[in-house]
Amino acid sequence: MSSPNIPLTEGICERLNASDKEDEELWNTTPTVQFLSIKKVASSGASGAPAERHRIIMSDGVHFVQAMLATQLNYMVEENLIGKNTIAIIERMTGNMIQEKRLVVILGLKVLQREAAKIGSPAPLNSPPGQAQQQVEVTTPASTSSVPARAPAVGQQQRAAGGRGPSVFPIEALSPYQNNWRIKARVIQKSDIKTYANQRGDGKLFSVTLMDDTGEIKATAFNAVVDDFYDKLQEDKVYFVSKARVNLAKKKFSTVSNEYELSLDRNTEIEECHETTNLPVIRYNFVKLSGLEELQKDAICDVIAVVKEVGEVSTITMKSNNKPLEKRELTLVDETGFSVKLTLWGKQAIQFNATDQPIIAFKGVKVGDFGGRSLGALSSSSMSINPDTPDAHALKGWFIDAGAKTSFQAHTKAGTGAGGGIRRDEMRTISDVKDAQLGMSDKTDWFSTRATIMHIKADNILYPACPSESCNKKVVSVSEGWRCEKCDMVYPHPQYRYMVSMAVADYTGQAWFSGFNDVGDLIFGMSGSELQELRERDESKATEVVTNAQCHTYNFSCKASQDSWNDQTRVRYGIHKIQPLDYAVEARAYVDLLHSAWAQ
DNA sequence: CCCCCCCC
Repeated sequence: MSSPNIPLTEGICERLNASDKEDEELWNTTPTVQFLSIKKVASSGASGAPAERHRIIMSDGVHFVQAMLATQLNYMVEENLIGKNTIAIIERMTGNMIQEKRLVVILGLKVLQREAAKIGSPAPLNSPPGQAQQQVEVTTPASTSSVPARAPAVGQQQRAAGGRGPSVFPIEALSPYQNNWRIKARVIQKSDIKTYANQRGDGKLFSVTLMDDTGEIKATAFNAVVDDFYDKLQEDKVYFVSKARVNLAKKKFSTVSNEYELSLDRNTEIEECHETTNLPVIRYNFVKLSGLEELQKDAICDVIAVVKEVGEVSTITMKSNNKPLEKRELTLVDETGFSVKLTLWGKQAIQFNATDQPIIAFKGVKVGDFGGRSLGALSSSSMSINPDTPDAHALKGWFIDAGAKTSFQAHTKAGTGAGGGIRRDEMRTISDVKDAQLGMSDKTDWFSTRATIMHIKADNILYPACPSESCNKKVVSVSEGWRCEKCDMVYPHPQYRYMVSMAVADYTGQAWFSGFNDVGDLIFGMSGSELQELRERDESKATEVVTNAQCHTYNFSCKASQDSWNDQTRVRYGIHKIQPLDYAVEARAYVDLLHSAWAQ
């Protein structure tokens, strides 16, 4: 039992309980607390997919209060990074008054201890005496400081509706069941005006992404409303927005993380916010350039990097409609030593004019796989040049000190090169590989598959190879030792290397794969020379090693190519890379699949 | 009410 010596922040629950929205000093503290429970909260009966929210009871060892986890931290619950009795520093939080109740939202946290013993006997605040001890595990009673995730009470008058009162509504709490709200949000992205023509008629539209400290939401205006608001709404400015319709978002078409989106109509009121404090700041969740290979193709991510090179604008012809489209490629680098190309399209390409290697932060760019890994801006991506943030200054410092002189590594092609993972998006079943006739054309096809080794051809898995660096040619036994034709040398001993032929199967079929030395090293757990030595010393032990390598499942990256032998043409599947399964990664991939647009 | 995000 690890009894923690981490002190919780004394009195923080009492302070939160008594706080008001304007208590900036309080909202800027970073208290250490213990989570007594984390509970999933269903949204209030929406007809569509409910927003998943988590309510956390947090304790300072004496009292507890209730808080909501901002949805961008949901992954911490999903990946089990936090749970009951976790001790954490709340790095960022905010409080809002909704319907006269206080809503504490946790925006950022750092885990100090995932599992700890419960500290003290925390009691609720303002609750009838005598109940304190039992209530820790259950939903906090209504008499405490908190409110449900989605404040209900349609028809109940909202104080915020009129003047510039303290009660600005958090974006996270918007729902169709809410009227009389008013948000204070920054426009982090504004689209061009788009015109369309379809069976339902024609029209025009534009959209913005609005953001506050609790979340983001997309807002769209159509037709006449475009004229009302297109010029008024400007990127990076902050506005009060009210009286827009809240609709269920069509998640398939949106990268904005919200269950809902706004439709701006003729009744919508938008007023620029001229306040100078307490303004929402754009939030990023940066991925290092080295980390891009961990992401799937088509994933949306945020990056911060140095613009090493700016390409010229060029024009491509779209395949779909033969129309021309401008593009510009930026070469981004960061302190991980990786570089990646990012493509801007259309107006974004033409208007880009930053020179002299600025720092650039992108929110919501799409991961591609051209040349290993690439990035593409979407119309919904936002970009900030030389942002005044610690991240940006650190990166600038690094670039001036060392980065400018560094040579950078590009992401190499799928599955190739050092550290390259096996790409999930190209995973195929064995019957699919055969049905698609991979390798049956003149070119080489690449694929990845997850399969189990059913059988290994035990004969000829080893050959005596030239021991000189990266020669690997077969050597022949001569009277003085082992002769390599290529190197024209005779060596006292060969280095034994693997050449393995194996039958693999998945739930759809089976195939023969062949692999070289690195494959043998991995599946047998010893080098070729070690296995050869074992074979000479104890033949049955060596056989056992081979037998034990069977019935294990791996992720394979393979090349399928044609091979002619004895006048017969057949397809050979060469193992390019083999990886033991990481069950956490596999499980997460399935979770992602379930959450993907494909599964909805 | 759009829903494309493109090319090598």
